[in-house]
Amino acid sequence: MHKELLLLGLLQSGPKTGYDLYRIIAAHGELYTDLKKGNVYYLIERLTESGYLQVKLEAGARGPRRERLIYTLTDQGLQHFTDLLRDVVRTYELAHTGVEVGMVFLSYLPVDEAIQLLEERRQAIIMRRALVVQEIRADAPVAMQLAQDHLLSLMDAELIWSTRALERLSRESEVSATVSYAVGHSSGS
Amino acid sequence: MHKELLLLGLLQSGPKTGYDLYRIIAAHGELYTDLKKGNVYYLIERLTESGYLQVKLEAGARGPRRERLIYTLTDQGLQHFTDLLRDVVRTYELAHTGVEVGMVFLSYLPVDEAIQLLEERRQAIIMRRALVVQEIRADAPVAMQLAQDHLLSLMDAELIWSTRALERLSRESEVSATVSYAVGHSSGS
DNA sequence: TCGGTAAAAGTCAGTATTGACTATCGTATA
DNA sequence: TATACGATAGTCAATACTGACTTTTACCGA
Repeated sequence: MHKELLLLGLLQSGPKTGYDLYRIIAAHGELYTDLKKGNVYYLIERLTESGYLQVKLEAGARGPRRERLIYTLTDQGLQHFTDLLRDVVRTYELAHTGVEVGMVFLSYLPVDEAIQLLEERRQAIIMRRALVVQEIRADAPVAMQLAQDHLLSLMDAELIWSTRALERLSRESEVSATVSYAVGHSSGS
Repeated sequence: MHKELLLLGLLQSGPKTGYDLYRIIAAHGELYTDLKKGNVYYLIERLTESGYLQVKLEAGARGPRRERLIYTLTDQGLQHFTDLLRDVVRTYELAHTGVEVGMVFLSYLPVDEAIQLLEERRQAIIMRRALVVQEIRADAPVAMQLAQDHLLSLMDAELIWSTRALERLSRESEVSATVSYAVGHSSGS
């Protein structure tokens, strides 16, 4: 749903080709959403069939496939845009990345390896966060800032959680190390 | 990927039917992942074709379709499970729910409505969080606790962010209200 | 003991998404 | 000047996922 919203939203600033849309989204990296080229074309075709977009054939342009298809927002499309916008802002959907599943089965790995893997994860988060921070322009409009703030909030939460998880696991592995130490040296009863 | 992991993981505690798997996942609500029935059947069939599961036809059982298909983890499946488990824990994937897109285009709505919608969102988060908390058993194994903690961390981050966003928008709307007040009463230069 | 409802166990047609492929043009460089 | 390369612009077959449908059985109340 938010993918359609994104496409309609980008078309508010004037007609564009599918490739234009793709490039804009890709250029913003993580900020917007994950939307592959093939999917962009699929979605704008569907939006067109639903009457939300209008296609025109721009003949004799530069570039390959000399005739490019240019998409324009219709009045219906504008209406649909605000409908979707309201829905997206209003409703909260939690996204599952799969760590929860990983945690549930974590005991199938030796504790030391689990700690090692979580540490790798922590590093990955830190690097991803840095990438997002890099892309932030201080002069961005408030709307953009809210979006960036959201992204960073989630990443920070992930970071803090992973730190806490590591602490817990470390305590656990220390305990078991102590136990085996005790067992090893008190030899029986 | 984590969906396959979940299925393989659940099969560690013994052979099960597709429906069993579905029920277990559904019973845990938000905790695991979003996995529809149709998708469960699709995935276990694929896992079977890849040699990770073995099917047996349990004939003459009670229940409808008297012959149920029972799936068992193979040795390859066990290997694949740990491979996936490592991958899932190690790699960080950020999940896009679409709020970012909503925020980017928020200025297309009147500020008052934006505030109203974000407030609805905040309420939705609070209720979802309560649902998750409800399902928490204090006697759950550490692994489960880590998973629950992760979920709650993300929800809390979402909550804090939305509160902050609302504050920002409110300040903004106050400013514009003051401006229109000033304009309304000073009637021209 | 009959009818209605809910749970068990799946199937399947359709939708959404991906990844890999093709083809054209501008341009820098050997 | 030929050519290799990257950006433009898109197509399409394959995969992943959904939602609505079906059938059988158990059980409950009238």
